[in-house]
Amino acid sequence: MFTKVFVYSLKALIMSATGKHIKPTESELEILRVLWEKGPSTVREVHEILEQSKDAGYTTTLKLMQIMHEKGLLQRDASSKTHIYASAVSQENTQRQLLDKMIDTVFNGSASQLVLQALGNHKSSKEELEKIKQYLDEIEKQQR
Amino acid sequence: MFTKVFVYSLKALIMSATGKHIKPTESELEILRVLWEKGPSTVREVHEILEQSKDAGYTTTLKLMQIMHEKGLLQRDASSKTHIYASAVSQENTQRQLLDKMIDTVFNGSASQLVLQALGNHKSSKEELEKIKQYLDEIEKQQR
DNA sequence: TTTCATTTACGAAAACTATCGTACATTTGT
DNA sequence: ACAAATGTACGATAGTTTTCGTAAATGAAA
Repeated sequence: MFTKVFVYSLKALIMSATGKHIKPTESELEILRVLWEKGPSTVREVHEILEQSKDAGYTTTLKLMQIMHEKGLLQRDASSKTHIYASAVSQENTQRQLLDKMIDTVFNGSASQLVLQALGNHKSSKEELEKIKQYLDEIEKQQR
Repeated sequence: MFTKVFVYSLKALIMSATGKHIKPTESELEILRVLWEKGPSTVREVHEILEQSKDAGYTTTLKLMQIMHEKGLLQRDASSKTHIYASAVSQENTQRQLLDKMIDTVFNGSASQLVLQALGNHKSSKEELEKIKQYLDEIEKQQR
């Protein structure tokens, strides 16, 4: 009995070995989001979700996902005719990298400046705010 | 006596009238950052700062700034030979837009998820943390 | 087995970004 | 007044991203 095998492309392996960082484009991010939420999926499954919010053909999504596999953003199981793709990068890792870059290039390196903006313009629930405050307390403790 | 007149390009006016949103590229953001900090400047002034951290010729910076003016990202005073450019978009506005998009596309719409990430990965000073806590208190008060 | 539907693969066009060389215009110094 | 310096304008090119048409492969159905 065989288990499904997700493979990385050669290019992907080389890149991860050299510790390169992830820089998905806008469209790539849309695909990653679908895969992060739904888990491993076919091109068609991903496409059907993207279709709801954007206007592009099936082959466009396919091509994008193929390229992403080349780049190492996606793994795929090609053992059956219909390939199954999965994200090869963690959501958290990607989030952190993009966030770091944004703090750097948009907020002059000040994370708290970003935080204030983020909190000011988005209604956060009471629970979320509490969570953040607790977190702040922890950080302060550690600093002592 | 004349005062300096900064002009928007026609394209810029049309775009701002239709309420389009700002989406500067990486390079454009670098230029905006310089102008936000230094205020209205010549191409040369901007270029000399960019030169320190990146490797591109003068005409490259010039072209970029011309394009940005076309797009409405920059205003310019062309009354003297040496044009003087200024940002046509506020830093705060731009920050908020880019941040909103990031929350949307990268953090599934959860601002506080982003906040936790931001605080976790960047050492913030005690004062900054205090500021954030005060801010949180204010928000909570308003919610009651 | 032949046909039909689905899927992948390939290539190429269109749009956008970044870069720079060169030409032209305008000051400025001599 | 005129040459040198400085600046802008104008392509042109290379790279990347997004898009899609068409062909080839594969599996299912009749």
